[in-house]
Amino acid sequence: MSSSTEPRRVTIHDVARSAGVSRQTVSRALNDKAEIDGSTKQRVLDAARELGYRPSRFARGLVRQDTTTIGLVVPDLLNPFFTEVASGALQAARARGWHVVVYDTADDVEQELATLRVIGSQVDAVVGYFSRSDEDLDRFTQGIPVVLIGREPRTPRFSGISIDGEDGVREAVAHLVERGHRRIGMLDHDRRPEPSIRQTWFLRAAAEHGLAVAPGWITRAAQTVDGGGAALATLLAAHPDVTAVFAFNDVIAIGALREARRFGLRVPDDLAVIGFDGLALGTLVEPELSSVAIDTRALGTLAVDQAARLVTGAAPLEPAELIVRAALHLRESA
Amino acid sequence: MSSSTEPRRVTIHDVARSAGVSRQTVSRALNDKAEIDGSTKQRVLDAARELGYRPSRFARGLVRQDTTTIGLVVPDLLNPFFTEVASGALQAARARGWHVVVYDTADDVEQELATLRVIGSQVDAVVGYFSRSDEDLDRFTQGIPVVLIGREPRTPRFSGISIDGEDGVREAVAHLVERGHRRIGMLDHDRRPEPSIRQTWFLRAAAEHGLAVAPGWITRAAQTVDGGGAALATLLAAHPDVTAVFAFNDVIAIGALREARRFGLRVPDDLAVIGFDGLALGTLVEPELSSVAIDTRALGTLAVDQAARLVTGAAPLEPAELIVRAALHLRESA
DNA sequence: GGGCAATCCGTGAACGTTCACGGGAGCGTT
DNA sequence: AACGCTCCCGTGAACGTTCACGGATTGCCC
Repeated sequence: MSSSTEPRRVTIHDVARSAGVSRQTVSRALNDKAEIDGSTKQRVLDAARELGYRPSRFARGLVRQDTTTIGLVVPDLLNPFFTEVASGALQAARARGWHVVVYDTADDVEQELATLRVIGSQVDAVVGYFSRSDEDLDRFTQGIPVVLIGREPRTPRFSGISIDGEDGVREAVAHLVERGHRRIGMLDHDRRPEPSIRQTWFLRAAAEHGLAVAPGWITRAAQTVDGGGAALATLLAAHPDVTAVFAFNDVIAIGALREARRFGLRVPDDLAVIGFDGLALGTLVEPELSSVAIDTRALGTLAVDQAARLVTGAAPLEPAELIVRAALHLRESA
Repeated sequence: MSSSTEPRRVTIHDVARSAGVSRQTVSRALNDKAEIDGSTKQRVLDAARELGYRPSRFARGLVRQDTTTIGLVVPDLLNPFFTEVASGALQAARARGWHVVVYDTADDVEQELATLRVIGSQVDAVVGYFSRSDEDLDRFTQGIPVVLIGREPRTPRFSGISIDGEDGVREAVAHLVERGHRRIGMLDHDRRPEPSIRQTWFLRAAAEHGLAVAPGWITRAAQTVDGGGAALATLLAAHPDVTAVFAFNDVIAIGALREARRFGLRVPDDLAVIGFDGLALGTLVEPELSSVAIDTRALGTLAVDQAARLVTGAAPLEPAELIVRAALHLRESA
């Protein structure tokens, strides 16, 4: 009502003046410190409330350097995989009393870039998923610690939490072979032109079993449920004799499951499906999804753990400790 | 190697000295400002990189008050409902260039309390879910704007985004009645001793159709898939003649779906199921879940919108604008 | 009544950055 | 030669809080 110009922030000085004490006494009252009389403390608290005072986190952070904040970058929080990773990261951060500011880049290069531009000046370390090159990341992140998840950094500038699913995929293929499957297709992702490492593991395991995998049996899928369904439709249209599919991840696999149902195929009798990731979501679908499972939340916690070491200057985790291994979780779909 | 005591932060002063310029020139170089020669700019940038300098976000935030940060508090990020809300909140914040600090209280009163204690001094506004009383919230949040989601605040101190599902529930009951159902049970939540507002809507709608709902037809369920399954098992064990159930939310409903399948019941023929929330997850299960759907992401965006108005001092949204309405989304399960 | 804790409170300094302002060097114009 | 303009660059101040220190008052004991 009164001030028509600038609202001007209520500072600790205003509270002090209003309560008839000094800044320091106000600080003491607000931070539950000793060396203050009970009655004056109450008087200060009342004055603070009266004036609507709230301390500036910047001024406070400037003088006492205790609060640390990390940035978590995910391409799509609605994707249950990233949700689980985020959940793990939040838990690990909470255990340290750290704060986590989350950025959802919506799978968009521009938004990722925009995030990178601001994140360097907002947090003490960055953790998450990036599509840009190591050089670009280095350019924008202003030298703060960065931990890449699910990706091997090519420069020592960064740490990375990587996934070793080779044994798990081998288990999966072995299981399918044991059940008599000879024509196994794969639904790979479609993000990058080159085949995924998971496809490499798949082909390697197939070769070990003397299985031929025709190029046409491998289809690319967008990383959504619909994408998985569409990819399976494409695959089956061209190669109806395929009896089993291994999917790049569970989201794609679940799409395949749904598509198979719409096709009138019975899973696992007519078509066996195995996913990757081991999402909790896999137990909700019908039939329950078999999957080469990793501890998704561990991806988040490990990343934060490593970030913590880099921030505090402690000895970083060894490369061998930064690997999350996969194992086959057999359920109904295969 | 060299410093064994305190690492002491590299400041803008160090860079200035190393580059042989003043602080201000360093600041100009780093912030892409004018009034600086190209060669000196490069020299400063090199020096900064050499020394591993990175600006203090606190010092910077202190002097230019541009960055705003809000806190988002959810009970469980792994619950897809809260994931969707969070996703909406992140999007709305990004649209404003705001940062979002996410806190997962793990459905625990102690962790919620711990979050409340620190959040007031970390963010400019708070948005999310809380189980504590308005008085407690007021005590801890230091007078900063707070927007409660899915809950009507009892004091004008807070804003709230509320859900009006009465019409939607009425639609759902009408649909069930039309399909010949006369004995409809409900799986309510078990968080609070009193019946949920959704139960009230349900009973009201049932009464409008002249339907009697025996007290035993209403069972409480933990807000997990397993909880929903267990609740349905309890309900059917006591009242096998119930032919349809309305669930407090989709997560519980999906648990019921799964339990029904294990029971050998066919949905919707033997048992019709209708959930609440309209989660994307509902389209992945078999059969697809019918639900009294709300725009879950709008809950998050609306909350952030309102927080933005409260922070900037703009006119807050009217109570009527803070309501998200529900509508029946019919799919396979009913 | 002097000394001595104990208790409470206030003053300068510091945290690290940006803003507002002023000033010097170089060049061209009158 | 004086003036003005452009292009760079530097200096004090300010942002709002806490820390380290010192001082004042009170009460108690010998």
